[in-house]
Formats: sequence, C-alpha cells, structure tokens
Amino acid sequence: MQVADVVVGFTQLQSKSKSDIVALIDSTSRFDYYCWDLYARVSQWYEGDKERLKARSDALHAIEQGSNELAEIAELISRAVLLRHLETMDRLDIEYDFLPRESEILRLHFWESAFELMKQKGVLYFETEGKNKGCWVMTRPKLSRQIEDSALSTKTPTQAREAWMGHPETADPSASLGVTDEAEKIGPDEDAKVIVRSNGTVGYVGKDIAYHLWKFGLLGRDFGYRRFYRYPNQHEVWISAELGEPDHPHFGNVAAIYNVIDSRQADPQNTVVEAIRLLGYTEQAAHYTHFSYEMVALTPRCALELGYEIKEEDRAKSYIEVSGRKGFGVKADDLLDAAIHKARVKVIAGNPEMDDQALYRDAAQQAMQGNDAIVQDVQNAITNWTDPASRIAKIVSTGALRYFMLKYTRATVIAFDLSDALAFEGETGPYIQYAVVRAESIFKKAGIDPEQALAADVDYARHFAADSGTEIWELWLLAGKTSFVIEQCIATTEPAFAAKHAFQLAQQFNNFYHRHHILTEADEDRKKFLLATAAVVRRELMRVLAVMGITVPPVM
RNA sequence: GGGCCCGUAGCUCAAUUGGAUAGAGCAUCAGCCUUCUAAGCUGAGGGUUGCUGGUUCGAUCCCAGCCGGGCCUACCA
Repeated sequence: MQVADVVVGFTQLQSKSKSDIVALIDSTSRFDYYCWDLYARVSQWYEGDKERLKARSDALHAIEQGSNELAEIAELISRAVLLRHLETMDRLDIEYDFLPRESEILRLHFWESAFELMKQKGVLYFETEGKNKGCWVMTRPKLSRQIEDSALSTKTPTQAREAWMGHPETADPSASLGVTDEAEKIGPDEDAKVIVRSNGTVGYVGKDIAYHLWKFGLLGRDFGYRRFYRYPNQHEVWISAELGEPDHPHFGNVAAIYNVIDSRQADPQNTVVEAIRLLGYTEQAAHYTHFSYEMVALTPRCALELGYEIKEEDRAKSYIEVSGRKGFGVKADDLLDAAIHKARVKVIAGNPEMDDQALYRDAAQQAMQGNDAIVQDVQNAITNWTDPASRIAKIVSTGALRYFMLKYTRATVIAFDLSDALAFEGETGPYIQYAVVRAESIFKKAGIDPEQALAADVDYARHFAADSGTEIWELWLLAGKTSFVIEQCIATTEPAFAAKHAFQLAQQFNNFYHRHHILTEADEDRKKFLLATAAVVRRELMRVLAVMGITVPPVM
C-alpha cells in the first residue's frame, strides 16, 4: 500500500513519468528520503478529499494486475527503496540473505495451496450466518483450546467445533466467551478471524499463513530466486521472483522460526501459529517464536527538538508513536550520520595525529560545487570517508546505536531521545568498547599477547588471598558468568540481559583498572596475575559484544 | 465490549522469575589527569515501587479490586 501511495504521489501530485523517475533515482543519493516526504504529502492529500482515495485503489489494482506503466513504476520505486534500505542496514552491520515479496506469494499461488490445505484439514470453515456470513473464518486460539479441552478434538477442528456448539453443556458455561446468555453460545462465532472475505479476496493473515507454511517447508511450493544485490564484502542477497535463476541457494525448510516483529503484530502472529497447529503441525508450531518487542516512540521533548509541531494534547504524554503517514519520525541514516560525526570529533580529540585536513578540504570543495550525488554536505560526507579516524568513528557509532537498541527489555516502549541515543558516556556501547581498548593498550605496552597472559604460570591462590583478592575474584566470577548469561538470553529471547551484563563487566573492569596499576607493578608474579585478569575480562567482553553485533576498534 | 502490555529516584531504565539495606545511567553538586587513554574513577543528595486489600516467614514480582497510560481486536494491508 505504501508503494501504491508513493506511485500516486509521483503520478498525481508531481505528474512525473517513468523516465522522470528513473532520472530522479539516478541523480538522488537518498531516494528513500524523497519517498518518505512524498508519502506523507500523499497521505495529507487524501485527507483533503476522500474522493482522492480512488487514485490509491486504482494504483493498487494496476500494480496487482501487472504489465502496465503504474506497475513498472511501482517496481522501479520498490527496487530503489529496497536497495537504500540494504545500504542503511549495512551501516549497522546488518545483512540480509533473502527478500521474499508479497507479490510472489500471490503470483506463485502460495495462498491457493494453503487454502486447499486448510479446507481439507477443516481449519477454516465457511460462515453461513451472522456478520461474517459468506467468509471463510478461523476459530480464535482461546476458543479452540476450550473446544479441545472438552475432549471432542479427535476430529478435524471444524467437526469438533460443530460438535461442541451442538453440546454447549460439555463446556464450562462460566468460562465461556464472555457471553452470559445461554442461547447465544450456539449462534455463529462472531469473534472468529476472517481469513477470506465474502468477496473472495484473501486478507493479510491468510497470505502470512501461506508464507510461514513455506518457511517450514510444508507448502509444497517454492519461490523463484534472483540475485538482487552484492554487498561490498561480496555477500549476495537474493529476491523472490516468478521466474528464477536455475542455480540458487536453498531457503526455507527451517527447523525453527523467530519472527522479530513488534508487539502490535501479536494477534495476527498468534493466528498464524494457531493455523499451523490446527493443521496438525504441532512440532513446528511449538518452534515458532514471535520475538515480540515494544515499539519505538518519540518523547514530546525530542519531537520538539527535531522541529515537529506537537499538538497541545500530545505534549503531556510521555511518548508519541512515530508515523510514516504523518512524516513523523527519525531516519536511521540521519541518526548514523550524526553519531559518526560526533564520534569522529571525539576520536580526533583523543588522537590528534589522526586529523586529516585534506578530507575536509575535499568535502568542502565538493559541497560548494553542489555535487549532490557524491555529497550532501560536509557532515554527510563522512559516510564515505575511509581514513582511520572515520573507520573508528563508524565502529564506535555502530556500537552506540546497537547498544542503545538492545539495552531496553522487550516489553519496554522505547521513549526515543536523540541525546540518549547519541550518548557515548555512562551505560553505552562506547563505554564498553573503551574498557576493551584500555585492556588492549596495556598488552600493547607490556609487549605480550593476551592469550600468553592467560597461559602464564601464576600463583593464583596467593593473590586471591591477598587484600584485594576478593574484589578481583569477583571480577573473575562476573567474567565467568558470560556463557550463562548468553544462554539465558537465548532461552528467554531477551537480549537486554547481555547488554546489562556487558556494561556491568566493563564497569567492574574500569574499577579494577583504576585501583591496580598493572605496568608499574613491582611484584612480577602479581603483575602476571593482574595481566591474566585483564586478559580474561577482555576476552569475555569481546565475546558478549560480538553476540550483540558490536566490534571494538583498535584505539579510540 | 474483549485480549495483551505498562506504571519503580527530577528524566530514561534495571531488579537473575518470590529473597538480605530496591539498583544503574543521565541530570545536579563536590573531588581525582607529571603514573597502563578522563569516552574514565571516587563521593553526596534524590524512593510510601500508582492506590487499597489478600496469599506468604518474606511481595516491585503472585491474586482481587480500583486509578492512570499504551497497543491490538471490528470482512484495510
């Protein structure tokens, strides 16, 4: 739908032709920004006159039909925006392998197969009365369980449901649907989920069920695959296609699914799992995890700082939901640019020899020439710089943003605050990276390898028994908990535990770092002991950071 | 109407699933750079864990009822 709206924006609002759009894509470095603004404008344009919504449905229809100008424009736009998305995510070290598209789910008849399966197994039934008359519907999980508990589930779900409805006495009347009237219980289940509308079209959830049956290899159909994009590191991304290339990697047939989708999708996700379970694939349904997390919202203060106008009633709220339709949100690339810029300034402040004046001169020159395709302004130019300071700044800013996103537990609505997200001090990614860099620096100056330090022959018993022994033992203990914490993260699908652990370990190490000066330690054996301590903490910190996708620069 | 989630220091969040004096960061204030990088360290102030009951030796956590906020549900994708 968003693509359809952007198509409407280009054709109706801007009267652009296909070749105009091609030219625009070629000459704009951030075409997605252009579409973001256009999408918000189109949404406003619809508001002005409801008649204009016809343009959207026409576009949707044409796109679905295929083989026409609008469909080609849609293809151009979605391809260009998708490429931009891959680039943006790559800046955060996130790579994709395969991009399945809804259009192929439709055109390769995934839904038809799933529909057939679900009718056969009695997962769906045709409603003949009530408000859902004429639809194919599915019983919601809550009622399904009740029916199963009444021990009628030896048949198909539909037969069990019919038997159950014929004998309401088998169910506990008080634990029922929230209906008090006995007679209503055997009426049509108005709460059932509509999968196929009365006009014969399938809804989003239906397509999602088909898609997930494919993921588990239960559909009996497959996508066609085409090469879509090759990352700078040569990793290849594939995209779904009606007619694919003959040689392609194998996707699908998975043993477990983790769907990382925000909590607003909980209901449709439950419907998909339920469909798979009712089809008899209980094993697969048990390995289907909706990795649900709360949404990111803007604090009113942050929204005002970003220059958005905030309604009076919203100012008192603790957060406001972001909205593409309203053009209200923060763009990831902007955030990354700001973070990299800030990090680079800090790197140079600490390492003045890395200051590269020539880069600034080049960027300023290009900016003055208005060479938009290469550079938007001096600040954005850093995106493409590869000098040492910029490389480090990228690692640090990625660490900062990844840590920021992971430090919140999944059930917490992230009240996004720009200054918090760009912070490098306190409980942040760079704080942890800095601890590792400090350890690294000690080994560099000591002239030994961390692995060597761990293998050294040390009288541990003597040093742990000394005055500061307990405190250092606690540091070892905390470092030793890392594997357990990582396992716990996986078992509970809660990455925030890893983030918290990494921070606490870094914090305790910084403490140790200040209390015990390693390189000037006179007692040779104690020096080895302290080095081994630094080595084990460094190793465990890097390990837990790696789990979070955070790497450590050589210096910072 | 129904379902799910949240309410903890001025702000943003934790609390290892029911355990000891509820902890961090930010912000504020006071200290620490001729010693391995100050993106750091030390200290101070800041709390009736929304309210009221219940279960328990013990409750931020479990139960019930209120108050306040959010999200999802109603043949859109």
